[in-house]
Amino acid sequence: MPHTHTRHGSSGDDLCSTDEVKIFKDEGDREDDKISSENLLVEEKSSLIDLTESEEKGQKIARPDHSPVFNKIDTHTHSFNMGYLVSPYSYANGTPSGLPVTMANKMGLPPFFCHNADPLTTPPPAHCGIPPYQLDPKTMGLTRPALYPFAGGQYPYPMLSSDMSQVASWHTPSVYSASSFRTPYPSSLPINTTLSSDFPFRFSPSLLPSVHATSHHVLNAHSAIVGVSSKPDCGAQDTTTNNRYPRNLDTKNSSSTQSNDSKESLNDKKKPHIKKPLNAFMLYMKEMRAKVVAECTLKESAAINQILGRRWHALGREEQAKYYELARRERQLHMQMYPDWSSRTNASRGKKRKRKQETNDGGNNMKKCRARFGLDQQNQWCKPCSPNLGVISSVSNNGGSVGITSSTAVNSIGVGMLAPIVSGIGGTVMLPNSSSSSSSSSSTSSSHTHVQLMSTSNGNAVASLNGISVTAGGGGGAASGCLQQLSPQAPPTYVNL
DNA sequence: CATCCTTTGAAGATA
DNA sequence: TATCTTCAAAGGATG
Repeated sequence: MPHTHTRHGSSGDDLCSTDEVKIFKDEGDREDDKISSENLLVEEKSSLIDLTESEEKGQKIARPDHSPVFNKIDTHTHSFNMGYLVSPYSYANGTPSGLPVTMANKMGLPPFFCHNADPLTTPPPAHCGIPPYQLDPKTMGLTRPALYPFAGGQYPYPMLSSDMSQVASWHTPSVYSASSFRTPYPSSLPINTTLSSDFPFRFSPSLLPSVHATSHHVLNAHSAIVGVSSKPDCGAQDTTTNNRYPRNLDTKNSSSTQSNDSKESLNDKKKPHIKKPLNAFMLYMKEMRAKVVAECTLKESAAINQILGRRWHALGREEQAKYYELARRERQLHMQMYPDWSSRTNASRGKKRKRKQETNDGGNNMKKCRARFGLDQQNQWCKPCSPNLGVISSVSNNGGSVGITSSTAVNSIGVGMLAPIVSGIGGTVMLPNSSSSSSSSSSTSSSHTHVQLMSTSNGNAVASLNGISVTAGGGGGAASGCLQQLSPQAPPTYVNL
């Protein structure tokens, strides 16, 4: 699509925004009970949602649970929580922008758009977990001017060499302060079912099934039913109820009563579009967008959404639980109102069929990243890297940080390709094999190399690649990968850590 | 005017 | 089963 190609192609700087490290927990590696992150780990979220989910299941709702945060990972809470090994969310240097002061200065960055500096002092999005994160370069105006401060093609990281001492020092614990980690969730989080009444609920109380007694305040908001206009949200809402899910829409009847295909197709066109229920994050965005917009000078939603993504990760567990609960109710209500509806219905509408996966043009976005390396959409980190990357040359453990470098890890501006950060030793770092570099379209995990991160009894860090281990002495600590593409021309690949 | 961008999560489709 | 894809919201930007 012209849009994407022109933007991505010309800029060439498909530097994925700083992404996150996905660490695969090593089952057998039952470290101590060091729960390292204050962030919402996957299992934490799982426990967070367990209550509401089980409730949902208990309601005979047969829909399979695909939620990555629901009941998926819940069994190894006491081994290490490898979700966010290092909190990407705290910046001890206090730089308002979340960038190191030096970098911010270098880049001529203001403390950023938000006067209260909140967005960038709050956590980066899940995929932007590594260091001095920034808003996505594209959103930041690599191809679009002005609105977003980062200069095109500039990688807002401190210059790195492959020298791990530098790398390690970059990721000093002071930057990713363990002390600032969120405390782990309690095993059972009380879900507050009495949600704030000013939350932008989308259901009218009158439309709520009686079983949802607690949903009496679920109201107001947006109709899930929209017309077929190009701007479905505008003017297509049920103005009488202002509900997203007006009950008077009987999709079953509307389709079954049609006697022939033409009528059906016509009916389909007239049939109001039933939107998907909003997920937790969407609900959060809906509530917080105005606030962020008011606080910031930004207007573009893409940038706002990046900020909201960070705030989302910065949310406390209770806060997130609130939105998960809301989302669960939305789904429940949606299912009750439109038992025959499925997301497939909307998917087949064709209208937004557009976003066909672009070719491997180095497009830079998380969806590609996830798609390519199978990152699911939970809080798993993925990172941009060079397609030529694949050789781990060293691992270091300096002052609590574990670092891994790659021999090929130097890009055109001399930045070390693989910057470390992985807190809590253990787990697996997955890197693309060097062989994958020649295959521009490698798409499966078969082309990956697993790097084991381990700790020894004396506190050393060990990275093991293809049976070859590299040990670094020192304390335990944090490390993670930050892979940067080899050159602006090289299509980035993404690494699942 | 249609689509992109950008985020996370949900869910269906596909391999 | 794992992975991939699309769509939810939002509104300025872009072709």
